[in-house]
Amino acid sequence: MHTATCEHDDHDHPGLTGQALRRALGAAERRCAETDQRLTAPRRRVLELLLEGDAPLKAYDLIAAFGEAGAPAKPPTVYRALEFLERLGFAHRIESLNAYVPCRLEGDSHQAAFLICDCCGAAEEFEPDFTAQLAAAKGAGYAVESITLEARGLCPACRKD
Amino acid sequence: MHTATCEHDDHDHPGLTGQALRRALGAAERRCAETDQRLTAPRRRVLELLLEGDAPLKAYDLIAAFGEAGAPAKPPTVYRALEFLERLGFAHRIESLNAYVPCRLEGDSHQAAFLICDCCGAAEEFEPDFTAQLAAAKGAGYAVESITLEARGLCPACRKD
DNA sequence: AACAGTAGTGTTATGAAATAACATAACGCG
DNA sequence: CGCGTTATGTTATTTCATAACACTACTGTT
Repeated sequence: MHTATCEHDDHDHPGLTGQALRRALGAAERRCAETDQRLTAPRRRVLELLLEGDAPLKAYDLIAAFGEAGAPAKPPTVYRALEFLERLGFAHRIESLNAYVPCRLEGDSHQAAFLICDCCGAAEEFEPDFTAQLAAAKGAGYAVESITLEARGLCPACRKD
Repeated sequence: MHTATCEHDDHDHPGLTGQALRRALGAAERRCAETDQRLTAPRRRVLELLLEGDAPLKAYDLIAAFGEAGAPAKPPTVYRALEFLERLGFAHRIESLNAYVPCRLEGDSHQAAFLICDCCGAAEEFEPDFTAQLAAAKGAGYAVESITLEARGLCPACRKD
């Protein structure tokens, strides 16, 4: 695992609150209804935590933050919720970070691409264009189900110091 | 972690032996010499195991296989060797598998792309063309250091059953 | 050759991430 | 209602990775 760690919590990502948070959760609710999926309490709670977060969250951060009065969740509760959220395209796992983010894009496709800052830890999702790679896969005879791309480097803010 | 697991050890990847193995190790030795890097015994041993392997190897597989007479290595020995091999571009970590493969391509660039079969576990490295993604990153103001792409699906052989 | 500095290794212990397995509850429907 | 399916709760364990520190081996200098 890389690290350049020069400490910047500033120049943060959004991290939804209040109105916007409720709207996002509502949208998820609706998308679940459309496909007869159930956004149950633990699933909703984990999604809420991800949406509130301003950076990729580790599973055990979620476990710790899950319960109201300092009562943590048990690991399987959170891992199962994450699995569900990933399956529906509401969240992504960032493999090189062992961490999770809410999906910031439209579409529920099983494609994701991230720019990850080695300095401040921010992870920005961007619209992936996998044309070239899908062509390569096709050439090799592979039937691709999902693609993830993770680019590591320095975000604009961290480049400047 | 996904799985479709329909068991196929057939249609395997190469997995070097004898002549070819020695040639690959020799090449690594030479490339180290060029940059004043030392391919020490544990590093060489881990690279050898990776080259011999016909599929991505887990760190603890390497740990177990490391020693001659069933004597396993200690974790840090192998993890340190892997770190070195990755740094020099001799090996790649496949994040979505928690596993390692020897680099099958020329060039020591910090770019890697894999087609991973969810059925047989094979991982095929292919020449990455990240033009589109690098353009996106540039547009976002990121200074990219390294990129990894992992595509999951079914390999040609597994598609047929 | 003696030395100092750096890079690499050995070893013990511990920490972090994820899952297995099984019991219980809630939902959807004939 | 009663049955199958989906989801949750809970305990325990497994798998993956690193911290910390002592020791050794190479490198270049004088």
